Amino acid sequence: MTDNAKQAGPSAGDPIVLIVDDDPSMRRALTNLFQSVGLKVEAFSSAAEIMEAKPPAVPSCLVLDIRLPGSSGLDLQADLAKANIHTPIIFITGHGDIPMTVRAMKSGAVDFLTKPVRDQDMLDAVQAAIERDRKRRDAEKSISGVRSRFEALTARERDVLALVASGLMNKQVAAELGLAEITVKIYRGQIMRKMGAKSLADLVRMTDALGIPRNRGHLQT
Amino acid sequence: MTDNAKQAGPSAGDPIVLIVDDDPSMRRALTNLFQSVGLKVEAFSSAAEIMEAKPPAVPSCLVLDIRLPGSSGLDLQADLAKANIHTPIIFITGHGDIPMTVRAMKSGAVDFLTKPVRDQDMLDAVQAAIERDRKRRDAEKSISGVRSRFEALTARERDVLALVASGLMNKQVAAELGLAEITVKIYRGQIMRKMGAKSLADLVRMTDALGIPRNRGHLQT
DNA sequence: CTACGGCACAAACCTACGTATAGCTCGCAC
DNA sequence: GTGCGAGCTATACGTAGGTTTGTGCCGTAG
Repeated sequence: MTDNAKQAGPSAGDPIVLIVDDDPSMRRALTNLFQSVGLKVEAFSSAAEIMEAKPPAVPSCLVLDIRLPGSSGLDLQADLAKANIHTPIIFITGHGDIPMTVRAMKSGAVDFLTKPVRDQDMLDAVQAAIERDRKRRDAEKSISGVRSRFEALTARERDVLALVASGLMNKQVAAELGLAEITVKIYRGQIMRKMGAKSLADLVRMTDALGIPRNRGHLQT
Repeated sequence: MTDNAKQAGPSAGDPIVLIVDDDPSMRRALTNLFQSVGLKVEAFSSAAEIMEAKPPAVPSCLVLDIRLPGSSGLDLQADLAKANIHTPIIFITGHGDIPMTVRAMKSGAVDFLTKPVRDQDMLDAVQAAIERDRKRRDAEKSISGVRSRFEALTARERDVLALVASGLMNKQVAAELGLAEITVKIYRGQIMRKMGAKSLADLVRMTDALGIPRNRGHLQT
């Protein structure tokens, strides 16, 4: 442990709260609230503004007024989803209705708070949202290495991988692909090395995490 | 195909909609609506009433007025969750508010409709809910067989299974458990037979589906 | 043209896996 | 006590998995 920066100020790995609200006093109030519990904050006044900013690289969440100049909060939510940005969203609203709430929640919002928002409710929601994002990022990171190694495989190696991970024996893989068994063995060894799998069990779990389809070997009832 | 009952009336495998509403006219209207599209229906007038009925064995969903005599719809939702009944729930409400909606959706409700409910909205929601329940049941069924076979393993077989599925070689499993390698081999064979696994890949997927913890062999970044 | 990488195969060799047959102890139910 | 199943091991044998070394073809980038 050479690292003793434990109670230090904001640094690179800290979570951040992104606020989007067109009301300056609201932005200020929320900013103060989050900073009072040691959270980093970045505030925007419109949907367009935040779409131009680069997605945060740390656990984060969005606090979003549902009524925004130009596009609504729901539109922004949809745009972010389309852009493959999955930062958890907390909506706040002064005059929202139930269909709007349902739509937001169905689209994955973590919470939907009504004005006036109680500070503690907001902090709880942000806490839960950031925790969710942290988990999502952890999961994402743990397969990104696997994915990049998979991309480095040649076409033939991928063919072999799919069948091996399906549970076929080398000779069966060979028959399926019209190869000699020895060739499959050699590819198989290369796959294990390139993927960094220390066992077949590893390899199977990697392929499942990558969503590679199986040709055989289903779980039967 | 000895089965030609294709366009016949309601039978055992058909989905069913469960209605809970204290208003008889509402029950009647919903019942008619669902029956008009060929869905089976069962109506209840209170939460207590449906809790006494046995959970349906076919894909189903609940249509629930949020305001019920005695306990509210949200309480019923919580009670069902506690009883490990995961039938999807669609709420209807005449005078719900947003916090109530959020709570219901966070607890897993599929939809939350406001009166007056448009027929098409209700049918769409029920359709989606039943589809979700069907998928959940399919997934449940596909692992229930695996689980019961796992229960049939002896204690030692389970020990071996955990380590084998972690990717350890027979000799390593043996060392870990203080056994001879040959013993592990024999257990391993018995495990494959008892679990109905045709390959190690099968076995690995079964253990993952069962949530059996791994002792070694993590995916590295 | 040459070098390189992907693809494919072979012989030889070693390790790991898996089964059959057989035998042992222990605890428990009848 | 007898029988039974779980647990454990051994010898022996056959199959599957995996590496090394070496060969050759093909297409393409330099």
